[in-house]
Amino acid sequence: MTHPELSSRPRRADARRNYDKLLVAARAAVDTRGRDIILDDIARQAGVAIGTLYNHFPTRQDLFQALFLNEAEELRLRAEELADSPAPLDALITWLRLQLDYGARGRSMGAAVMNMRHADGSPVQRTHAAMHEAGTVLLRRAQATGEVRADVELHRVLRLILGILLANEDAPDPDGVEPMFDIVIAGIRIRDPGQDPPA
Amino acid sequence: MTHPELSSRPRRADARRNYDKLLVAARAAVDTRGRDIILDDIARQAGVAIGTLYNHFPTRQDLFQALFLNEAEELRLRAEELADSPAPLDALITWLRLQLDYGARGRSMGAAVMNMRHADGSPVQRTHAAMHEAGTVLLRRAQATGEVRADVELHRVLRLILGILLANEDAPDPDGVEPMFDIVIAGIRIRDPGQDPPA
DNA sequence: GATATTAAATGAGGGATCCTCACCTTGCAA
DNA sequence: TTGCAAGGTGAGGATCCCTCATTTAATATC
Repeated sequence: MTHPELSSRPRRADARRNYDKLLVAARAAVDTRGRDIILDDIARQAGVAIGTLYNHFPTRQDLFQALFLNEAEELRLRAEELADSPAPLDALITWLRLQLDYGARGRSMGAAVMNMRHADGSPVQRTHAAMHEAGTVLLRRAQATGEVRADVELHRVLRLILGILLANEDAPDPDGVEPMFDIVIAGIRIRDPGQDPPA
Repeated sequence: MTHPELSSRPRRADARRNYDKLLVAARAAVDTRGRDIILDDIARQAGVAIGTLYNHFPTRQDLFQALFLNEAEELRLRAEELADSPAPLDALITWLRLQLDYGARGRSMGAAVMNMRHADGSPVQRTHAAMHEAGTVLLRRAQATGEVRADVELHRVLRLILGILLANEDAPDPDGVEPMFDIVIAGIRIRDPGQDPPA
C-alpha cells in the first residue's frame, strides 16, 4: 500500500488517505468482478470523487499495477527463501505453483499485469525484474542438477502459467488446473538420462 | 456462412443477405480489434441497422459462435485426414499446431469460444464435440504407441494451447509461442522407455 | 397482379460507464 | 495567519450497449 512515496516528495495526508481507500475498494472490486471493474463504483465505494481516482490512477493499468505490486514482491521473497532449499527441482516447482495460486486469487490480474511490457525504470518494471531475477536463480539451480531442460526460459514458463489462469477464467474447471500444471512441469523436466537414475 | 438454415425453416432472402453481410463485417472487426468489437460499428459497416444485428445475434456470444463454427469444422476435417497418418505422434503434434495457428488468426477468439460451455444440442456444442472426437482419435493413437502419456486428456491440452494464445495477446512475443508450444508437447510425451528406443 | 400475412428491418432513445476539465477546497510551509 | 499549490470535486460530453414500438417488404395465396 502507498507505494508512490517510495521515490517521490511527501504527499499530503488526504492524498495518502484517499489513495489507500481507493486501493482497498479496488481490491474488493477485482475480487468480485475480475478485470471488469467499474471505476465509478470503486470511487463511490471509496467515498471519493471519480476525479480523485483519476488523479491517482490516470489509467486503468496504473490502478492494476498498484494493486499487484505487493504480490510480485511477495513472490520475490518466496523465491529468495526457496533458493536455500536442498532440493532445487522441488523448490522451483513449489515456487511455480505459488505463481499459480497467487494468480488464482486476484483473478489472474496480477500475473496478467506483470506479463505486460513496462516503461524502463518504472516501479512495476523494477519490481517485476526483481521477482524475475529471484525466480531465475531457482530455475538455474534446477537446470544445474540436470533435472530441468537447459533451454527453458523462465518468462516462457511464467507465461504458460498465466495461460493456464486465463484459459480457465471463462469456464472454470478447478480440477483441470492441476493436470495442466503437471503437463507444464513435465515439459520442462528432463527424465532420468538413460542409464543410472540418481537416487 | 449462413449456418442457421441447417435445421430451420427457410429464411427470407433479405434476412439471409443481411446475416452474411454482418458476418463479413464482424470478421473484419475481430481481425482488427479482437474481442473488443463494437457492435454499432459492425452494423454500420454491414449497412444494416443495429436492431437487425440483434435480431440475428441476440448476444455477443452468438455472433462469435457463428464466426468460428467454420473454423471448428475445418479443424475436425484436418483431424480426420491426419487419422490415417502412419506416424501417430507427428499427426497429433501437427494437429495441435494447427489449433495454435487457427487461434492466432482470429485473435484466439475461436479457441476461446469453443472453450466455453454450451447448451447441449446447440450447433456450437455439436460442432465442438465433433472436433473434439476427431482430435481424440489422434490422441488415442499416439497414446497407443506409448509415445504420449496415457493420463493426458485432450481438452486439457487444447486449453493449454488456448492459454498460450491468451497469454500472448496483451504483449505479443512471436518468438515465444513456439518454445511454449514445445514445452506443452514435451509435457505430454513419454521419452524412450529406457532400453530400446524405437527406430 | 393484387392482397394478406408476418418475417424482418429500422433507429430513436434510455441506460451504463468512461474520462475530462474548470473550478473549488484545504493541507501545510512560512 | 496567510498564501498557494496539491489535491478534490462532479457535471457533462462521449461512447457503447440494447430494447422495442413502429414500419417495410418478402412471400404465400388467390
